[in-house]
Amino acid sequence: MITNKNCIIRLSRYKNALYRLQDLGFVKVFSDNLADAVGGTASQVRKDFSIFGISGNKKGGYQIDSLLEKLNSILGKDQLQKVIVIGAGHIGSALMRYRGFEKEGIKIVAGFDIDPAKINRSNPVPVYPLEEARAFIKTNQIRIAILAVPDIAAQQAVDLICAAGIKGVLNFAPLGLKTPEGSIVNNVNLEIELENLIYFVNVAEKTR
Amino acid sequence: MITNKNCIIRLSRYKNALYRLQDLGFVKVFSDNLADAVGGTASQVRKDFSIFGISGNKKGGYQIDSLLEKLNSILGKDQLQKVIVIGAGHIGSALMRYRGFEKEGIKIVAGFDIDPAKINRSNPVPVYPLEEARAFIKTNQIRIAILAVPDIAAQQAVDLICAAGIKGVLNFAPLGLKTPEGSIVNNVNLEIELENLIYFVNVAEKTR
DNA sequence: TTGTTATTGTGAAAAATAGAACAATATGAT
DNA sequence: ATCATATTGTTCTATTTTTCACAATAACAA
Repeated sequence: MITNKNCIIRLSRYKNALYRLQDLGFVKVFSDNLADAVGGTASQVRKDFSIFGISGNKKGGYQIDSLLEKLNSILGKDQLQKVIVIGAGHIGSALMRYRGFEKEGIKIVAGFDIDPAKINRSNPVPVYPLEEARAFIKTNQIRIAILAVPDIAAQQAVDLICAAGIKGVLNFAPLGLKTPEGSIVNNVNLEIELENLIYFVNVAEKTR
Repeated sequence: MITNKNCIIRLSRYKNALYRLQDLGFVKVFSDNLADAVGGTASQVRKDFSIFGISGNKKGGYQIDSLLEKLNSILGKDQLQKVIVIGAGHIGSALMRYRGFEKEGIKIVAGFDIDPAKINRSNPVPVYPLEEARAFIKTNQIRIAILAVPDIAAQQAVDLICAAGIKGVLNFAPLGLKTPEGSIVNNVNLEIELENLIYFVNVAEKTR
């Protein structure tokens, strides 16, 4: 079983690069093309594919369309993924307005907030009171949630949604969350990403 | 020289956890407290510290305040970091309004967009035409930029800002960017993060 | 048909990262 | 003052991840 997050992220990158190549009219691709496109090595591309039993043609590379089919299937993109957003502040509402998810087969179906002023049941993506989240998750069998609430509210919110059936949380709150066995958290922390960038920029500057 | 991104990210997490502990009134901390707080192991905490020459007291743990000083210094948080945002769409403007960076010593000083309708020189974070970016970066010696433009515009925008002196880019566009030697890109790709989450949720579901 | 070449697929080697183990030692108890 | 204990710092070990290297082979040319 594959537990290597970076490997799966690379699969997503390959997939995205393949769509761009396809748009440019390409029909087949070689491992070194993909390596260039995502910034890796050709043997890593082949190794990644080999892990998932994806094979190409000796001297012929890979057919882009069938490769995309396989990657999409691995990545669960053969069915629409319904996602909810907890927290309708700046980040949460930007995410609800963001159109980029649609073309990836990801649909934000609702938002939830504790603040009555944020509720709006007739938005393109409706925003409901947080206390309705539990029922919504169960009724619609939602498995994935984006958490965009202030840090002080984050653990409580996660407890609530995981108890209701959420299995995966994309966490924007800047702190680690405890989840019950069987639920997964991926953290997106912009402050930390920036700090990281600053660190490596500083290091590069010093060692130059 | 440290090239381990995960290690630096852990330092940021330790730092954040330490502030929370400090707020709760704690004065000292042990490696296993920090491990719990960020979800790692105690020996990794100590190993991380040892890499940077941070030492505590046998049986006494670490003084939170001096530990924070050291981490903040390593992470470059002893000076205000000025950052610009390229692209004033949904994500870009949410970032400009986002208050969370301030308490981290990160200040978004300006935004830039190619669309005249987005320009607003009197915003709290002013938005200027993209063609003014070059001069702004040079004049204000900006080193870090957040890139939040449509993918089709991303490579061109990066070329522009790197030529003007940007050394680190936090890239929200969903594709890999080529940068000149000496500049660094960190990618934040929400679609990929969600895909990743979906993959691991699916795997967990299948193997259960 | 035969030979040449380009490219895959994979096993083995290397490098990077994480974890376990434990000696050293500061602290507090008696 | 001595002992017992808790915790660090670090070395050694294990695991994970990446890279290398090359045999296998499909495509193409002569």
